Amino acid sequence: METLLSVIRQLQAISEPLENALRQTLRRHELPRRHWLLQPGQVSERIFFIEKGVARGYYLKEDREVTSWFMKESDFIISIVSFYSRQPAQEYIELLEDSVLWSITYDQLQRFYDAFPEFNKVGRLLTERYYLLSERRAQNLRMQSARERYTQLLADFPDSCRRLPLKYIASHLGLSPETVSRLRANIV
Amino acid sequence: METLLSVIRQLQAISEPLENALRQTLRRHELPRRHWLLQPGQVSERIFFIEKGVARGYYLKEDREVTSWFMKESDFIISIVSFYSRQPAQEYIELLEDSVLWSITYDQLQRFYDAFPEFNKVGRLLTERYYLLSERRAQNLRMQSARERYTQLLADFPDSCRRLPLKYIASHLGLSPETVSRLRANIV
DNA sequence: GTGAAAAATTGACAAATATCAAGTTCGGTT
DNA sequence: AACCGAACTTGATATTTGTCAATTTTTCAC
Repeated sequence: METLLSVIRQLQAISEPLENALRQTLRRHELPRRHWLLQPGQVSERIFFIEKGVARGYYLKEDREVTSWFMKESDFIISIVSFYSRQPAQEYIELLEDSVLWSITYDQLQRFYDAFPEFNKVGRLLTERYYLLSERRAQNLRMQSARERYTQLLADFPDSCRRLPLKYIASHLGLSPETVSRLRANIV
Repeated sequence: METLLSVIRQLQAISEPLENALRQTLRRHELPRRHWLLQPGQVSERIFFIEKGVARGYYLKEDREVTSWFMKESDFIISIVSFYSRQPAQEYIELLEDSVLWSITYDQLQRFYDAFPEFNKVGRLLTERYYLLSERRAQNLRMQSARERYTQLLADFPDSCRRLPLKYIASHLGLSPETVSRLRANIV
């Protein structure tokens, strides 16, 4: 909880009434590895904050899993499309480790936006931040070699990258598992 | 102007006062090919709507141009990072054809959000839409072969793709110009 | 229009990466 | 602790894509 509040405070000062409302509304989750926060067909109801753990978003393409992103401690987890559009998701969101999360529902979030106008700034800044991350991932795919992409991911996930299953890393980097294995062997 | 208003109306009904305010505020631009809407170091002041024309966003990496996106008629042009963060841009935005654009400044947009609360929905939906497009581009880079990526771009730009300079297409797809030239020759 | 410069094409070859197949290691369950 | 299946590694080979160079085509300024 305190971690989440401090992340929000870095974006926008939190008034006391807002802080109280947040403390009353946020729900804490302890969930095991392999738990799905979202599966295709479900409408994403909650946005999650990761206090502890790692998650990935992925979808199936021709029977293969393709990992769109990883998120780690102090990141937010959201299916942008489903959560905002209120439509059924096409993707999976899966916990890769036993995790502690905090969440708020879509309806609760809208009420926060109405009741605490300054909170809109938080929402907008976070959307922009994740939009930027998405753009950066795309640019990396465009311009960097396999080795550079792998090194970049190591930099983004210094502690947890080694724990991420290799085949998920591979599909995220747009590479075969064999190639990632060889990169890993050459870097050590 | 009417094209822009109809695009907005598809997202959210426009009240008469809002429509009047938009008509008074929006500025029309007729700009030549090769005009830069934004260059590194500048803070992006305006968001543009393309009534006629095509634009691209690109940046330099080790002396090479890398095209992040193309936008065409009925799209919006914005440097997400610079416009929202009010920080100097690192990218270029360039018109690829003689164009007709409509624009509004950052400050004007904020005043619209304040004065016409329903307009926030338009802003949020557009941000989400472009976020989605960005994600889709990234996924295409991850999962599709060179040929599939090229075919996808042809589908996204059915009329204008043939007019886009090949070397820009190549850097956007993460390919060499020679490869795109060969793909083009094989598809016809 | 004409010529110079830029862009696109084509071919030959090199490098990067994928695929397939065979082992090995690892993790989780009993 | 031992087993089973999944995950990972490694090697051999095939395919894709990049690089370099030469040529043709297009573009644009004069």
